[in-house]
Amino acid sequence: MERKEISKSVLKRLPGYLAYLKSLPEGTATYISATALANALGMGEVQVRKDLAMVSDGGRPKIGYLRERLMEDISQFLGYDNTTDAILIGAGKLGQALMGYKGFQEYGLNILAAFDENPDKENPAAKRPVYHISKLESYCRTHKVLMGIITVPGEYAQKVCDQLIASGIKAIWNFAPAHLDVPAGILVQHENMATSLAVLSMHLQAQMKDKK
Amino acid sequence: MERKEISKSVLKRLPGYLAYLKSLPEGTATYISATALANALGMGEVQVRKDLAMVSDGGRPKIGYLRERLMEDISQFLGYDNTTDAILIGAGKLGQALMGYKGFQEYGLNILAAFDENPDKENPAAKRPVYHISKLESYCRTHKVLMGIITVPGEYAQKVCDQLIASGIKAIWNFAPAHLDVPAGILVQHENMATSLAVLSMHLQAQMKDKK
DNA sequence: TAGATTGTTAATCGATTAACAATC
DNA sequence: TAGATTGTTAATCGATTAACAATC
Repeated sequence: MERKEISKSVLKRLPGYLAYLKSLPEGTATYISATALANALGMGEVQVRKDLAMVSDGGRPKIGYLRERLMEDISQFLGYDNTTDAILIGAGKLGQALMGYKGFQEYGLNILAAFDENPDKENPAAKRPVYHISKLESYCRTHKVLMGIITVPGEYAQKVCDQLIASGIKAIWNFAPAHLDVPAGILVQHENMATSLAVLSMHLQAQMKDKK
Repeated sequence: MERKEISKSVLKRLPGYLAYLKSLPEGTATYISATALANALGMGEVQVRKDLAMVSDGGRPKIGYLRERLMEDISQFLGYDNTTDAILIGAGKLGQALMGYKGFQEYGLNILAAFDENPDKENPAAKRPVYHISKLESYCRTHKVLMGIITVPGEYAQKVCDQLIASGIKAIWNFAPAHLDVPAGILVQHENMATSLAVLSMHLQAQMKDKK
């Protein structure tokens, strides 16, 4: 496979393919066609084929793609093989939910620790250590952490964000409902609940209108 | 404003404008220009203007948009005024985090209750009732609930989804890492952690490569 | 071979950006 | 008025889809 520049749209669809492939039962045929994938996921087959072409050495006409191999290729492409260490700021309910979510390991994400203003107050059942926010920078430096997850209330998000950047963080996953100002070279991925909700309520509004 | 068909891309940006407008301190000037908004959010000013034109009666040249009015227009357009009732399936950590998240009220979302296989086992501190999953359909019918939120492990997601549809649900917010098959007319909004993570790790991979 | 499936090249579609006229 | 800002019309860009040739 020639490594071309990959577009964000393609990148966002890849995890979906992988998840579906993984969900197939053990006994499934060794090969899977783009057509089959497309049908299962309700997508166009040309699009699936083009996407797969970005990450795979290619399938075989009439047969399809070697399933195991395809899963490996996507995993590798997405960097699920080499784990990424991350730290999390804000050990509230959402923060704990994320820390406790086992699925992240599959994606190569490893949440090392959490930081909070009140580390003691939080649930002591947490599997990962919760430190005071003042320890943030030294921890990130010594553990060479590059990814930070923000799960604090919106009003503290920018402050926390600045602290993360000062600690050498290069990628930020933001769950706080707030826009973050960052210098160039830092990527912010906004997990935007409000956005999803907007799409959903618009659909419901349209439904209601149709009923009338 | 003439109500034109709105594209999903525009729709997704609207909550961002609203959030920023709300975040402005009380004393701020009564008018705000698209230029100012664009700069604050790091967007193109033409795009902002076009987006606002979809929801607003229009700003005044040289002056901008009446701030209060603009906020109202966006809120109304997004349906944040009339609350939407929803129920949630899966009262685990994530489910509880969502139930406890006050921000949703601002978005007009009201999570009435949660359903789970083991309603008793869960945190009794929950503000909302947690019922056994068998109560789902009758509850949805009597309360005329149209939106369901799925926060169960991936392997149960499709089953839960089918139950929701059988209960009259029209819009599904899916936090489970699983593809859902639904009939036409039902909207599934997939809150895709894996997708966001893919974008983030790709950024980090690119960073590492640059360093070398 | 015949036919299913792949991968590529061209056409379409939609969304973003640029240029410009209108307005207060 | 002059200039900032709006809204619109045209140009560009990117992504999706369609058509087709290649392959096993």
